[in-house]
Amino acid sequence: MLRQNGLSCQSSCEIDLRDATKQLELLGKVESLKGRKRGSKRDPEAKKQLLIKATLDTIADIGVTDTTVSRICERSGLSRGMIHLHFGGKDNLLTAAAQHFSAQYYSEMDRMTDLGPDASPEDRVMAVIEADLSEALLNPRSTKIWHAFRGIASSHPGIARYSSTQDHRLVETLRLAFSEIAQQNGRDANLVDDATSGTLALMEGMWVNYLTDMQGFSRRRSVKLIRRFLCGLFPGKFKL
Amino acid sequence: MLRQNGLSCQSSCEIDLRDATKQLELLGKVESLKGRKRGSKRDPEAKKQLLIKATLDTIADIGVTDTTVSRICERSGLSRGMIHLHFGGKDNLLTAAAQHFSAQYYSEMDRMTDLGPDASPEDRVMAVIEADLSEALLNPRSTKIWHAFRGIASSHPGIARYSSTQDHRLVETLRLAFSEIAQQNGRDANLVDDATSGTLALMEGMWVNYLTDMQGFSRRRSVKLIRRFLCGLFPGKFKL
DNA sequence: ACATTTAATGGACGATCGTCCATTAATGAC
DNA sequence: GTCATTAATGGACGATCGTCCATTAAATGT
Repeated sequence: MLRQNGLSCQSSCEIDLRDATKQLELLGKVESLKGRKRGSKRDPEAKKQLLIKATLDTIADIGVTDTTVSRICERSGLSRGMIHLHFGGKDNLLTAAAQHFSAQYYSEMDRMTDLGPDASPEDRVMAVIEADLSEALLNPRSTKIWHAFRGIASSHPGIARYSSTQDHRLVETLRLAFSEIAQQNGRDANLVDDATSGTLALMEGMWVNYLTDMQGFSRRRSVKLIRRFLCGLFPGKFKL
Repeated sequence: MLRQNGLSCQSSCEIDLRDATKQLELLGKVESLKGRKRGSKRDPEAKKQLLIKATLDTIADIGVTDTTVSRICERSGLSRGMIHLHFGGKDNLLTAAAQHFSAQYYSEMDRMTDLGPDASPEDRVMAVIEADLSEALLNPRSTKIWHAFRGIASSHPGIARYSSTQDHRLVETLRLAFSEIAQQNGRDANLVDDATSGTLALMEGMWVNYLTDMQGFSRRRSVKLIRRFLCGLFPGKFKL
């Protein structure tokens, strides 16, 4: 499936590459580089990405326990030697997959919370919550992968680094927003910290709820639940 | 596994029954049961418990991925054939271990939340929270095991049944308490549900925080954080 | 005392694990 | 076109996996 898609793209790009080198020299060089990255039949970086993708898919499908080198290679359509060649071993591939997954989460989170510069702090907080609970970030595949990685994190230091929601930027985004809200009417020094850490904890809990019972889960109700808690924390704010 | 358990139980009961008919009828039955359980050198049930204990310890130590039959037997001091003999295979042992772990959690939770019959609903809620975050329930061993099981739950149906905090009794305990609090001054139909589910979610999040950063974790602050959220949800209640 | 039943052992078994490498195929340089 | 370089293959390798069973040991029944 993915393999077919990749192959057809590769062959067409190869033709473009030859045409370009025939006509121009300097430009052709640059283009061939770009073309190489995209479509050439020999593209190590693309293969690495393909292996990472296959690893994550396999974990989501059959769990980390049954995710073996053979299974990953079978799914990616690549030979068994590729993992050792590109990553030096299964462990490094798993770590790279965790890193990729984490980066993808935050990338999508950034994209969805890019409000204007004059957005209210309440809106910014709610944007983070709604993004975290959106189908783009919270879906069967991502929850399974996420909890699978966390489950083995404590015995796999390389993965532990990427199995925490406590990404610095995200924490600071929330803390800054809560700080703006609190300075108007707050006095407790821990209010901002508690709101930040509590919001993250509530989102974690919602992910667990989703994993445990996908049928009965409601994104709308989950968002409203967190908003209700925040409304209690900051009276007058976060009103529906 | 269950079948074997049933068989051994049957035979022992049969034996006890015959002894009892020889000497005394009712009392003999009880005594021979107790004596066999405690002192006999051949005690299948004790071996089963020993294997479950060793399984949980191994998971906490080196993670589910590296928890093999050999490793479990090595730790328990028993021979490699015992797992197949007593549980019929590794999978059943893992499931039994998850069940045991879950039962132990709720047993301890019950013990710590057994307040008098005239305890206020607020006190009952806080008792649950404080128990959940106490060292008896929240410690390095239990967090590692808990998240390890949850990580493989989605690809291991037998374990999934025991990897949810949403134990019925615990949920009902909280819901009842929140219901009593809310009926005095609440009108929103979802308030009780949100308080219940939000409290569980916050506790989940605290467990994740503990797993992620045991050094920086503070039980006291975590309890206060949740209390603060509940105080916001039920103004006037849960005051420090 | 002996016979019977059950607990427990530990090695055999095939399958599969992850790693590594000799080989082949494709590419870039001249 | 030829050569050097690099990507990619797929099988060999020893280790270890989980399962199973012939055997031994212990407890029970007669």
